[in-house]
Amino acid sequence: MASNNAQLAVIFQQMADVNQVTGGNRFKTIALEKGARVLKDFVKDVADVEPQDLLQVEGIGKGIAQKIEEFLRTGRVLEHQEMIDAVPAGVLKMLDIPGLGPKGVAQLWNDGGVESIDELKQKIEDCSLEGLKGFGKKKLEKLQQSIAFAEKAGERTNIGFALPLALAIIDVLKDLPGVQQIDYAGSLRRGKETIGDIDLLVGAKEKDAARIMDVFVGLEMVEEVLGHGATKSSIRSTDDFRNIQVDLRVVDPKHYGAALMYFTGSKEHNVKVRERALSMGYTLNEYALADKDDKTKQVETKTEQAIYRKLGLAHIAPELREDRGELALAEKDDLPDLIELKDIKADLHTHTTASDGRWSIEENALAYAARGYHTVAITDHSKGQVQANGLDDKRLVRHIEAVRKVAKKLEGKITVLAGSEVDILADGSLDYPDELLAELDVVVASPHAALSQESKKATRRLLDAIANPYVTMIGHPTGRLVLRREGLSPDMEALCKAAAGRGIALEINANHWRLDLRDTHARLALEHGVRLAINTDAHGPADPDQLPYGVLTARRAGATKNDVINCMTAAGLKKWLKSTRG
DNA sequence: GCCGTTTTCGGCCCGACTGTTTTCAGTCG
Repeated sequence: MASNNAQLAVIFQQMADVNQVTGGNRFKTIALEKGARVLKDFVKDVADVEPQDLLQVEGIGKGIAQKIEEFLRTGRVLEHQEMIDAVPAGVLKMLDIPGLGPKGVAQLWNDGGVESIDELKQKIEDCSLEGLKGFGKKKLEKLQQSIAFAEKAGERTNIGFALPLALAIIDVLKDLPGVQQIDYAGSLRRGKETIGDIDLLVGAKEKDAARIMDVFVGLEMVEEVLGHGATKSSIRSTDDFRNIQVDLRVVDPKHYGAALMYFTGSKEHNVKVRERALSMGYTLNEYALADKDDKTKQVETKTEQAIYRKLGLAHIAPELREDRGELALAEKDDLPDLIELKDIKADLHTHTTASDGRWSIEENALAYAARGYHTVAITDHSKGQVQANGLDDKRLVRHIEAVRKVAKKLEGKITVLAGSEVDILADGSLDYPDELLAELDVVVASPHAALSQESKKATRRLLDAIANPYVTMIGHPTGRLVLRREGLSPDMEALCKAAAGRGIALEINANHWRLDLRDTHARLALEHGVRLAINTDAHGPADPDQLPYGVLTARRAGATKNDVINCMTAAGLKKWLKSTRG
């Protein structure tokens, strides 16, 4: 069951959506969205907060506080239910189509009679929307493309939604009697950025399996039971958990290693491993590595390590099991010693209330100090990000002073660096003059607008940014959003070469919507000797928790801690930052 | 709906881009 905070966040977001489409006061929309965000980030359960203290929280006023109170008392918010009853769910879904906003959705619904994305597709195809005000030929073509892109993304979901669900389920199942081992397998274990369904594996004796299955299908986050058998059950999670399919398999502990290997995949990796097994006189399936001619002679079954070892291979981390040359490296015992979460000691891309963040400089820095980091860089938006309250030149000067002041105060606790996430404008120029950039310790240059630029232009644009002598790294270089926006497609090879030449870093933005660089790009960067940065782009207290997704992406790229500037010592990082300034 | 008051209602962010509406509205960031 989702927490009160999470449920209320969904409620307020839905109210904001309905308010938009029905043409309600747009500031009410903003307030509701803010309320939803605040609740999502809120560290305490609202049920444990005194009503008068709730009102002290920024973004929560009388109206929202009242609804929270109503929800805690009755389990629902009446106004919310009335609102969602007034608008078909399919209409709200259309808000997800890039390029289509509330006005367009309302127009399509009211004057075009469109009530879902499917109907929209249909009506574009049979031209029955011709003459609809605001929807000319080009606009409709663009919408068609947006829809097609979203569809190609299919039923997959971000790792940022799948991993918390998997962990929540494991947290319940792991303590059941008879559960000896439990893991998530599949693409989730391999750390892919999107997940089709979640595969859970439990090691338990046959006599305990039925009870484990019963608990699984009866979990609070279950919306629908798709199957309920002796060794395999499937469920679909509730809306709060994104309707993700979760499969649970129970295997005898003695076969756990073989099963985990089998269900972790990838399929391509498994094929290569099985081929190798065959060539060595073995056969490999989900139960065992066995003698090829007599399958009852099981050689190894219990652990992945033992199976790999028997095949003359070093243990291959799940993130590398994509048939990208990992077997050859494992054979030579030449696999990279992959970076781990605990190696990260600095975050070099974070925001504060100076632009669009939700915490002050000091709150931000103290949170990172509490995590044991030695350094954090404050990198608020530049003036081009007007919607994000980006800082103009004068405000930046004052902001730098404010950061320096906090840095001084926290000396000895954590190093606080003054930085900026400066916009790379469409023409490749930066949003601040060089004289100003020179005042900063860290310059994260990122593209935010004009993200459908053609490839050549995008390459030129990013190369120009890399060439700027004050740039420390390129932030989320393509601007893609996982399953939502394609972003720029620059010549990554050219960018990597240029970044290597300048000795600056390319960022893996760890936010699960971005993961940009993506794994393949990061791999390319490493091949060119480019240092990576893994930053969370944190805007508030919950955001540093996005870090695992960035680290998983780096691991998939084969990165070691030596490849990532966030793993350097404080002194090493200082020296490296200096080196980027020639 | 939130906030901050010159306490009880007015302000709440705005520039670039795109497509289309020939003078601007919608969307994005």
